[in-house]
Amino acid sequence: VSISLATVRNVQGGNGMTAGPLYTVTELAKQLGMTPRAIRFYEDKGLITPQRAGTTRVFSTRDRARMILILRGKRLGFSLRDISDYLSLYDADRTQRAQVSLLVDMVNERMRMLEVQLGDLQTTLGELREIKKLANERLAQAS
Amino acid sequence: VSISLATVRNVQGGNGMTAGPLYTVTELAKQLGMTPRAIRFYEDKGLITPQRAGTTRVFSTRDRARMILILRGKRLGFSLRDISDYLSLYDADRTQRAQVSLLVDMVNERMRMLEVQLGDLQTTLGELREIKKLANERLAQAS
DNA sequence: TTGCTCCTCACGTCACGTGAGGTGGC
DNA sequence: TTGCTCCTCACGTCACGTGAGGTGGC
Repeated sequence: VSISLATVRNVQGGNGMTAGPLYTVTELAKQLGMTPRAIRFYEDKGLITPQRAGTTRVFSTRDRARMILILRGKRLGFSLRDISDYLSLYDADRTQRAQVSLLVDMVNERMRMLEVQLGDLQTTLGELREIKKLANERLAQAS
Repeated sequence: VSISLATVRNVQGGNGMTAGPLYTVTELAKQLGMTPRAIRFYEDKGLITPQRAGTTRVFSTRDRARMILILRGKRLGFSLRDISDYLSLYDADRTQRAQVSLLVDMVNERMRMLEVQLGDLQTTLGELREIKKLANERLAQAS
């Protein structure tokens, strides 16, 4: 039984049950500026569960939206586990109250960490400037 | 043949060839605020090569100084490979000219990366503040 | 038959943490 | 004999990158 993606796309256009375009891993990856490997990895971690056409992954617009959310979380520096916890609350609660509440907690903690990082980074930059100065003096002296 | 560290320490005090105190992995680790595992790992990567008393590692003050240099590099965000490259130049050149020159290059590149990181970090903090605002509004609205 | 895409292992990367299982000296 | 320290594997962590080897549809 061979079920090509083309076949799926056609069936899809025909029955009207699930609307919108469909994508393969590579297509979706290219669109979102990531690698197919990363998408497969996220699936392995349970972050997204695309349908299958035989063995080939088929992504809907819903999947696409979810991937964008995942990427947003990553950009903000959250771990895949954090993102996974957050996303799994979406299906649980109708009002999304728990989800929004978790989001606030996560964001607060992340901000605290980033403030610390910012301080460290400034300190490090200062030290590097000093080292550079000393090294340059030494090079000038030796010549 | 059993060669205890105590034995080594005594011999050491006696012949005068190599001066200064000696340390075991755990002692050195405690002194420098790191884990013995980390030290063993660095040895595995060729960053330090302590002597051995049988199978037990024996660290000299020279080794200790080298470990402090390694830790300094780490604090400044350099990879172990970078640090290794830098340290290996010490034995090569008498004038240390190549070493200091490499240091300047490394520091410059690191500073460039940190400037970028600093910008990203500010952007991220801004986005997080916005998300937090929206989420809090939503929570207030729902109640 | 050739190309192109998709798939599943599975090892490699980076800097260690964390047991497991065993040895030596007081 | 009990404790304490030291040692060597070797798997686990985190987020993928990178082949290897194979399949399906035009």
